[in-house]
Amino acid sequence: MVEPTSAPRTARARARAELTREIVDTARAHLSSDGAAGLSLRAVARDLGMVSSAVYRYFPSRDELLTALIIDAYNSLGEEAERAEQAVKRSDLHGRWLAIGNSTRTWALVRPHEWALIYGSPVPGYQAPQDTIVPATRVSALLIGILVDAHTSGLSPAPLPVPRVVHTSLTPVRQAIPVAVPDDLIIRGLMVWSQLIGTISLELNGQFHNVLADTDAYFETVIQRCSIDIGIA
Amino acid sequence: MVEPTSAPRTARARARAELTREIVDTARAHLSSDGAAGLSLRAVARDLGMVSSAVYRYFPSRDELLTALIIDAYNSLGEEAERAEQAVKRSDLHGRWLAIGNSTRTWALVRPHEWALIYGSPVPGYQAPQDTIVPATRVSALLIGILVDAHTSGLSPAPLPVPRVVHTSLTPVRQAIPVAVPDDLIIRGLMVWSQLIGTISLELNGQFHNVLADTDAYFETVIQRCSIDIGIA
DNA sequence: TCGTGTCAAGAGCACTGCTCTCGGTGTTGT
DNA sequence: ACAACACCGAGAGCAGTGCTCTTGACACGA
Repeated sequence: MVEPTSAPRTARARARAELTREIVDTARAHLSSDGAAGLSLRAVARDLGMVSSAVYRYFPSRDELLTALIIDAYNSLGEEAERAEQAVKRSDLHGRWLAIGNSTRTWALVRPHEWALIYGSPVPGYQAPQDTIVPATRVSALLIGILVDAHTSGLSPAPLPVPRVVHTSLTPVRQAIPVAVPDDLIIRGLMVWSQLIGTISLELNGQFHNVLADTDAYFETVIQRCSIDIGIA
Repeated sequence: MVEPTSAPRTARARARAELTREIVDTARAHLSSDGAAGLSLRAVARDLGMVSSAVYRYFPSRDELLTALIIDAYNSLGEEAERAEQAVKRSDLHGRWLAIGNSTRTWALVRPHEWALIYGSPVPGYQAPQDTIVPATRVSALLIGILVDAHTSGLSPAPLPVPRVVHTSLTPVRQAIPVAVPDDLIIRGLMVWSQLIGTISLELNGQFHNVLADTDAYFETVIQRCSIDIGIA
């Protein structure tokens, strides 16, 4: 999809790379205002002063353009969370988790449509290609880092028993964790991650209407309690 | 939207009610197979052997038809959860919660597109009308019932402190709770509810790929641990 | 300089939501 | 019983969509 971009030599290649960028940029602008369903390839072409069929020279289909936007969104969120988390002292596990949670929510509130693109219901008939799975793990990788540090520091909470079937079910995610970590801590991490994504999605989807008056305060409490759950309060 | 349906007198009214039902039914069938974005008013009309403009006699716009489907979905899920919950002994709070969680997930797995319609990212430009808010609360009402019973039975866990801002933020949801319940318990209920919706959504959106091998087992553990959180384990 | 490959443009297909008009028909008040 | 009214289905039409194909122009490398 996206080439390593080894300094485009020819003028043609240079123009191509530039135009590809412009298409993605204006597509993202349209996405931000109208949402994924309203993203029209023709409208993007119109904004760029070219004809719709010309866009197909750069993206073979609308889904491919959407894929580029999905990867962009994952990377944008990942960078934001990484930046916030790295600004906190490494030993402050609690602060690192708060940084992840708050930066993720802030990112989502600013770009609700891009959030919906990556954590919302998938577009029907759209199958996420392999290119997306690496950028998709950047935020969870930060959380895993905290869990590992918590475990090696001996901060982990008293582990609850984990059934055998669940233990074997954790095989895939265990490959993403560098060191051996108790099943219970992985479960807690997954639940905290679900809590984070779920709470943000519910807020964005308006499910807290007539429920919460101040979602800022509620979210703050939620991530505080999440840090208790993973033993880094 | 939907009239009280006081036994349609005239043949025309009878035919209208019947056709309205047929339109919603085939629309739901299309929704189940193609998703909300693929729901075409013309295709529905074609299936019913009528012309597209005729459908507009019954639903003034595609969004109105979607609203009918949303209300239907909320009610369908609500009935399912209520049925499962009422099959459990009232004193078995743990079992009642498990019934809610499991029936909700089962419902969602069978009807992923209808789940996306109510708990997924909202369709851009679509504003949920008032008619949807009552059916939308049926599942949460069950959870509130359990929380109230747990509180009056003195089963509640040791409450964590709740900041003053969060207390005032809970004003709207407190109106949906018949008796006075500690802030802490409300927070726990909201978090458990978010955990439930979030976990199901993540599973449906394929976010557990390369993470969990057996989502059944994981979900079972999640709702078990949720019941610990609200003190009914 | 000359072939090759790339490009933008345009026409066109099949589809969508939605509007409007036109007859036909059921319902209802007189 | 009859006329006035309200409703209904059909059809044409508008503006928009994703996508395909062809055409002619341009740039690139040999």
